[in-house]
Amino acid sequence: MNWDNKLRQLGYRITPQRQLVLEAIEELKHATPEQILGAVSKKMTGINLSTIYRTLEVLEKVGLVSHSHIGHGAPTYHSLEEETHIHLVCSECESVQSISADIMEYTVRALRADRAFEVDVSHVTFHGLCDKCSKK
Amino acid sequence: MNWDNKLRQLGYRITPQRQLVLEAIEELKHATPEQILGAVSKKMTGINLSTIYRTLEVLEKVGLVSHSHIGHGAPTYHSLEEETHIHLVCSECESVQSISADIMEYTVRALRADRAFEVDVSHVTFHGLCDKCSKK
DNA sequence: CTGACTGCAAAAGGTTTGCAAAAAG
DNA sequence: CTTTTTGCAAACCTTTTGCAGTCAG
Repeated sequence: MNWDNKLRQLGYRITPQRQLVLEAIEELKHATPEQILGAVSKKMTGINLSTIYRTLEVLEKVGLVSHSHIGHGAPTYHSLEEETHIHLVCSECESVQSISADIMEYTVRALRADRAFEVDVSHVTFHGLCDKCSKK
Repeated sequence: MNWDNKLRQLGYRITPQRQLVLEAIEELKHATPEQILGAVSKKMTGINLSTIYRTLEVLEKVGLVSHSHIGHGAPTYHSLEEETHIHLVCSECESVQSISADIMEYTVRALRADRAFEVDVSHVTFHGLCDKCSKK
């Protein structure tokens, strides 16, 4: 299903703001609300940060985007149209890398079997030490 | 090694505030900075929220506590002296459950082998749907 | 038309910082 | 005695909210 129908299906309306936010997320790959505002502002004047927040909430509810907490600060949003991946954040150097969600397969199955818990894999972020920082 | 030596070893000093914050975390199991302030205030008057924050930073640096982002709001801190566990947070009903970190074993090994990335397991939180909410 | 959506401004968290006084080693 | 740590107040950053006007359907 295309993006606008996902919105309509739940009674939401199609607006230029929503379209532009979605495009910005797809273009930026990983973006904070502030960065999205920056990107959207280039194509439309007068858009407000609170609109970004409200839009992200809606887009997340209809399953078009997801967010993860990469740093201590603002969360970053990414499109769900791409292959599901998880984030590896280094606590030392703050670097971020992505890896296929396949690595989570066993864990996901175990949680489903043991607790009937359905993990939202697109939301997963692992913190730890990257290769360079763990050598030290 | 006991808690005070972990601090001294890195050149930090032992203060009543630090001891009380540590005790509060061990007692509360999972607590936000605000909740820790509440607990410590019962035993010592005049303690300030900013002291809690600074103390948590130090305790985390010396490896006595760790935090995870359970909700959208404040992070929750827990002691590292207890058995390592991970958190399962339901996006629907906000419930939180703990489960042994054993479930992560395969993933941890794979990340180590593939990327030389050393996951901080005590920091992991999975979001998703709990058994009750996924039935609906 | 009507209800959903937006911009604006203000409020509400949550966290950090500068500074002088107090306490640890 | 020296250096770290603390309390206090103010600043800061991110997110939420109320409201009136605007726009999508």
